[in-house]
Amino acid sequence: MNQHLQPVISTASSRIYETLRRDLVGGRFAAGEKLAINALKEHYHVGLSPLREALNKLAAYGLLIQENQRGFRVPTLSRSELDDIANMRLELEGMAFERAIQHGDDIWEAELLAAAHRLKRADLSLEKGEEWEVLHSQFHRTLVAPCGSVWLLRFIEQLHDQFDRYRRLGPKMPTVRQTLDEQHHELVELALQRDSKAARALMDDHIHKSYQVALKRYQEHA
Amino acid sequence: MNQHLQPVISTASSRIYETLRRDLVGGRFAAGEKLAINALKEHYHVGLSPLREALNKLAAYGLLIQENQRGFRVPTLSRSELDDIANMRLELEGMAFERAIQHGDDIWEAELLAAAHRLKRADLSLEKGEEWEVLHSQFHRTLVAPCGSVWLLRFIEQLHDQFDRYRRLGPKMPTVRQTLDEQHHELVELALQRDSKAARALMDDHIHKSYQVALKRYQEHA
DNA sequence: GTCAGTTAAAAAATCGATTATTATGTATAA
DNA sequence: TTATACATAATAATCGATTTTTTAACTGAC
Repeated sequence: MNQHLQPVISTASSRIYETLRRDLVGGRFAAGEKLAINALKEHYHVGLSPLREALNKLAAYGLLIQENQRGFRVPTLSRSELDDIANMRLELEGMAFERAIQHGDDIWEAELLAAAHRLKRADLSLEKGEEWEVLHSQFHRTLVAPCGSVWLLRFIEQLHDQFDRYRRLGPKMPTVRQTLDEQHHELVELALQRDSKAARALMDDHIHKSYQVALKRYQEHA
Repeated sequence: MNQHLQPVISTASSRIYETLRRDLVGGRFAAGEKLAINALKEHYHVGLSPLREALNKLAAYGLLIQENQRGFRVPTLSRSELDDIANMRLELEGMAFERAIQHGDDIWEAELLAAAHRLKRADLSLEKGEEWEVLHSQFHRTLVAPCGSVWLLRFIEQLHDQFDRYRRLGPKMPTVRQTLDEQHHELVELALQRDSKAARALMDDHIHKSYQVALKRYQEHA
C-alpha cells in the first residue's frame, strides 16, 4: 500500500486512518471486536465523515471487515491465517530480497547500513516500544526496496501489517528476540556481499523464527 | 480482494463501489484523469457520502490515486507498470494454480468444467461484452480457488483488475483471442490430469500471450 | 419456559449545508 | 514582459442532522 508513507499534507481522514492502522496492528483492539463508531469518534476526537472514510480504507486494506448495514469489525485471528500470512511472506519477501540484491545500487547499501544501525540502537534499549516498531518496519522495507516491483512491495507491506497483529499479541520474548535482532545484521552482510542464495536462506529462517514467535503469542493468547 | 463478491445486502456505498470498479477496469475513465466528484454524483445518481466512501476504498485497493486536499485521480498507465503487473501475475497465478491442482477436490473439478463451459458459450458469440468479462474472471478465479491461501487469492484478484485496465484499452483482437480461448480448455484438461508442471507451463504461456495483447493495446493507445 | 410477533432503542448509512483549501483570474509592481 | 499579490471561483473535506436498518427488549399466546 505504501499509502501511509509520506502523506505530504494531512487531512483529518488521513490522520485517523494512520492512527487506526497503528492501533489495529498494535493490538489495541480485540480480535473479532465490533467497532462502536460513536465511541471511536469520541475517543479519537474526530468527526464522523473522516472516520468512516478511514474505516472504509482500512477495510479495503484488510485490517477491518466491513459488513453492509452492520458496520465494521476487527478480523478474527486464526492459526490457519497466520500460517497463510507467514507462507506468503516467505514467498514474497524471499523473492523481493533476491531481486533487491540484484538491482540494489550503492545508495541502497548506504541506506541499508543506516537503517540497520538505527535499529540496533533501538535494540539495545530493552524497551521496545512504538519507536522500535517503526524502525523495524523501516529496516525490512529497506531490505526489499529496490526489488523493482511496486506491487510486490505493496503486498509485502500489507502482509507485514497482518503478521504484526499476531507478533504483537503479547509481551516481548527477549531470548528469541535477540537471535532475530542479530539476524538483521547478517541480512545486511549477505546483501552487501550480493550472496542472494545465502541471503534468501537467511531471510527464510528469519521469517520462520518470527513465525514461531507469533505462533506462540497466538497460542498463549487464549 | 474478493470484496466485490457476494455483497449479500447492498448499501449505496457498496453499489457505487462495484459500479466504479467495473468502470475503472473497463476503461471508461481516461488514465490520469482527475475525477470531478460533483459530476460523478450526478452521473451515477448517488449522494456525496457513499460516493466518497467508495472512492476511498478504490484508492486503498489501487484503482485510484488519492491526494490529500486535491481529490482522486485515475492512475496513469505505463509500460513498466504493465510489465510489473504481468510478472506478478506469472509468479502468483502460477504458484496458486500449482497449489490448486494439489488440493482441489472433485467438486472443484466439476466447477472447473462448468466455468469453462459457460465461458466457451460466451466465446462463440463474437460479441464479447461485459458478460464475457464476468465469465472470464470467474473462470480464472475458479482455476486457482482451492490454492489454500486467502491472501494469494486476494492479491491475484487485485492484479487481474490492474491488468485488465491495459487489456481492455482497445477493441478485441480475434486472432490472438481465439488462441487464448482455446488455452482455457487446455488449462482445465491439465488441471484434471493433475499435471501441475505442464499446467504451470501453460498458465505461464497464457499469461504471457495476454501480456502481449495488453502491451499492444497500450502501445496503440497513445 | 419458549417462541413468534411487536415495539423501542441503538447504530449505520445517508443527506444537505458549511468550512477549508486549492486553482484561477486579474491587476499591479519590478 | 515577468512575476507577485490579491480577490474570486471551484472543489475538497468536514460537520450536524435525518433517514433507514438492525439489534435488543418486551409482550402475549401456546
